[in-house]
Amino acid sequence: MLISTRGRYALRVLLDIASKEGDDFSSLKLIAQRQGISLKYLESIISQLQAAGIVYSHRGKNGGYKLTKSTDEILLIDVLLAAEGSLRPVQCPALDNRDCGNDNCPTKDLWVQLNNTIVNFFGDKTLSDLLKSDKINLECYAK
Amino acid sequence: MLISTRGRYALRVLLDIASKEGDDFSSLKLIAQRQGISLKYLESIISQLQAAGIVYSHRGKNGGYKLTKSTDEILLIDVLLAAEGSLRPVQCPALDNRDCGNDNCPTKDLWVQLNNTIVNFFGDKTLSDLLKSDKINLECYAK
DNA sequence: AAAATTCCTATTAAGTAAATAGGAATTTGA
DNA sequence: TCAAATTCCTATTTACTTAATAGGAATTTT
Repeated sequence: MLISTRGRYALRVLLDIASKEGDDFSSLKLIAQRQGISLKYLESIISQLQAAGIVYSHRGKNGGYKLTKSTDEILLIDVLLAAEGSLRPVQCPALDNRDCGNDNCPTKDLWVQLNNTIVNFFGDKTLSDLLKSDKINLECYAK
Repeated sequence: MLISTRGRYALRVLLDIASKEGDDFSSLKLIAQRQGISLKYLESIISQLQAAGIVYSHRGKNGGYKLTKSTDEILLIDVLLAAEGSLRPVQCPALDNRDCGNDNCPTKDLWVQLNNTIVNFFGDKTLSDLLKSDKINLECYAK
């Protein structure tokens, strides 16, 4: 599975924050309740989003999280890389610009191209693209 | 990881068989030795390739495996689906034409498009595409 | 009949993903 | 000032999947 729950949940958290539009910070507790995801798990995920500069936080009462940029400036590739750590689709040293010792490997190019395809797929999409549909239901029913 | 060792090893086995060109069956024992992969593990992988109609076998002494088709007729998508079982990049019911209950999910289209992108990537490539380079070293040095 | 192979079923080992747990630090508002 | 609400930090546990191993049965050739 290329994208695990961390990546999926990260998108849902950000979409949840984005949908709130106000001046207030969105508290994770409420997000967790709305999304039906454990607060503690979300904490560990959003801390990575914060480290990546996608959200910022405010502690204490009335604290929570906000997006650092508008939704059309937040690239999905950045969200997913932050949440997943890596999106490499296959274990091949070439994807990390490392050398496997076989310069004439018949599958190296294939894996590099696949990796590029995936990075490009998420590289030209933003959070706002996910919000464009006129009817949206942020609640996810699938586990 | 979208593609695990099963998928990678499946390709290597098939490329190994393809490179032998003779009338003889390729025995897994020799393939395993050449590729540095456990015989028992390869047995379980190639049995899936056989079930998918990609190779056929002959038992007993001088037995082994052959490709059922020429390399330009063997699609990588079929090899990988056979070896991996599934290539879905994310757990979303829509990828299996199932219903998650949320018709207005903001990420459903994204995942469907990603899935299509991956299927299309492997759907127009064949084993012979991997063998086109003039210099090829079938041995893989990476774990 | 022996050797070499595929075939079948089950089990184990290792690694990763998913979540849980407990409490410290910070901030706000009463 | 203090209690409540929040983020923050570190560690642990649980569940699941991948990867591999094991043993031997069935088949075919020489």
